[in-house]
Amino acid sequence: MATIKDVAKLAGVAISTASYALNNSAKISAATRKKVEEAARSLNYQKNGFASDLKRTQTKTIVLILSDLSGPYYSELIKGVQEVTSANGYDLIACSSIGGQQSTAVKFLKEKRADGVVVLAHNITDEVILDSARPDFPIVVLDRNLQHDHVIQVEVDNTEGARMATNYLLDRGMKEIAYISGPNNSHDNERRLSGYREALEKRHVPFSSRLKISGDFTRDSGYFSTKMLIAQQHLPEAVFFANDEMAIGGLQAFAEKGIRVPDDISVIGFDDIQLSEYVSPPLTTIRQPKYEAGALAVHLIFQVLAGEKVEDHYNLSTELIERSSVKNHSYSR
Amino acid sequence: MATIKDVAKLAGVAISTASYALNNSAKISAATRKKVEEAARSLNYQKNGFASDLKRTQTKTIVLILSDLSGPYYSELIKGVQEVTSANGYDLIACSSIGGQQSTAVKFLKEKRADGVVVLAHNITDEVILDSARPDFPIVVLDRNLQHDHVIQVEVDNTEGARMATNYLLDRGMKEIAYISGPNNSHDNERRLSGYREALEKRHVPFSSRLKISGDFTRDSGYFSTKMLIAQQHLPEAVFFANDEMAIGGLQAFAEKGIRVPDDISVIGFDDIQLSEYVSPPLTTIRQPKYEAGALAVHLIFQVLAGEKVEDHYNLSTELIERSSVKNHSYSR
DNA sequence: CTGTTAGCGCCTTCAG
DNA sequence: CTGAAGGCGCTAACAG
Repeated sequence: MATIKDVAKLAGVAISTASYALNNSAKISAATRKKVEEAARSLNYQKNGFASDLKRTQTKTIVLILSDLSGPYYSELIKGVQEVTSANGYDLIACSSIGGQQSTAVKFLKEKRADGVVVLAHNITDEVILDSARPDFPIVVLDRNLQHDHVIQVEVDNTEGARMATNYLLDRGMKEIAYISGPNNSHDNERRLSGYREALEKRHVPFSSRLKISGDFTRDSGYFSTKMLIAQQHLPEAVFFANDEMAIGGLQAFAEKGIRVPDDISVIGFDDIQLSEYVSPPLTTIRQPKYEAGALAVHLIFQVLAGEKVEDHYNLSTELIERSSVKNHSYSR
Repeated sequence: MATIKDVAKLAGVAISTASYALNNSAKISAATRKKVEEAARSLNYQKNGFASDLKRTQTKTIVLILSDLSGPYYSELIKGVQEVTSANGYDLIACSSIGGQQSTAVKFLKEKRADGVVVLAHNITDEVILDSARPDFPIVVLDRNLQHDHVIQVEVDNTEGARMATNYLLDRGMKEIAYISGPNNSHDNERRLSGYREALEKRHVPFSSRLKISGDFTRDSGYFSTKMLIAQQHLPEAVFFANDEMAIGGLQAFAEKGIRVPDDISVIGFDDIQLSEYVSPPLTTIRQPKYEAGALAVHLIFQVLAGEKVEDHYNLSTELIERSSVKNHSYSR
């Protein structure tokens, strides 16, 4: 690998001159620049990115941490992140947090290999984030509640969304509503559960722990939870799945048992993933403003990078998407 | 940010001692090591990744270049890449090639910011790849044909897949088969088209350019191409979409016009993306061994990193997935 | 406009 | 086992 030294030597100039020329500094004559450029080309010179990062102390990149690169992303969210990042002339790289403390993600966080990071990976511990947060290193978390001076929290209003979902069912006369939950350690799940319980309570419908079944946000867990539900003697009138993936698994379980949705039972999901529109029946669900969340996250990073003050908590609201998985027998109201 | 120097000073040892201690070198006494570790902790020391990369010249990371981080990936492929990478103790990062020559992707390629790279991004030019290829920098391309000593090509057998698709239709007595193509500059598309033409030719079915409509692999283009097809007076018996995304767009166009699939027209896709199973009707398509392709790609990278010799071209075969979008009126054969 | 020079933070011989 | 010193490749004052 040729270094800038070689280029300078070949071009017959000083190293700094070569560096300036290669970095399009204004203070180099066209002739010298050309000479340097030719030397560089002929040596097939490529600068060593690490060396220049080391000097610059600025990477011009922001990293997005995902729990699984191949996972069912919120691709809209990523798009938001991506667009805002590149609109600001920054690079975006994504890395996965698989592997716990040894993961690439943790390395990026701890070693500050980027100018800012957005986290959407439940398997990154709060501790790592807290450890890494520093005044000049903005971290925005999209998936948890974290109080710290230098971490910013962007959250969609899960509680309100769950309340909407539950009320929608309640409004249609259903009272027995099962809740298939996400993993217990999930902040999102916890908020959704409390939205569900609040809505029930407000209408004086008792919460029954028999109707709360634990899943883990995967399609399979939705499938098996639903099987369990079916195995109980008595089917509820509706089921609220804490996310769409599980709802889709649930739909499959119902289909296999010949239970018709929404005629025999209503189902509602949460997230509005792409698939939801295509399953049968199309899933009624709560949409999260995913693009907005991603875009806002990066926006905030740039604001703090620019030395501006920002809030440490943002709340985005959800929307109910009405499709065909909920039976409509609301006659009056 | 505390540096190793600060740690050494606080621990009352030399810098090198601190470095050794922190890197678990054998030649440090337990007592000293403990002292150093404590100093590091109390200073909240984090090593500067760039500086150490600069020295080490090895990054222990491989990068996956995607045309669009939020795009409809082949998540199976990514999973293959991810698993093999982490099984080898390497980090994986993904970056997008949006932005052409200024993209993060190009930077990674040219500046050798990783030990190896796998490319799945049609918008990266061959030239950039060729420029970056070096004996010690394995690049494997999954989406193009590229002859170069230091780039490895893994490819699924698009031609054979397209041939299978076409024959499947032909076998069912259909002769008028439209082909909705991908972008002209796509290598995959080109191979699929030629598989289609070969199959036709072999059965002495004339190729009609009227039946070849240009799309660009997006759902929208499938939708609009199909509209164009419908607008022509006479509907063919079947249409072969060069990928599933377009087929799904096509299905929608047919549905809007009240044209029933497969009763009025048969459709077949290519890729077998996740959605294909869920659309209505479920799409018959050609599955690519995506996980295998991704896993193989990274495998090969590690082989060359280990100094082993590898082929420069690998071909993976496809499989026909029979679902319900093709009418079955094959009586005999 | 160009060359000299001093580090960026870390790792690693090489002597003690 | 430890300390001093050199250097990875590049950038950015600072002088000419």
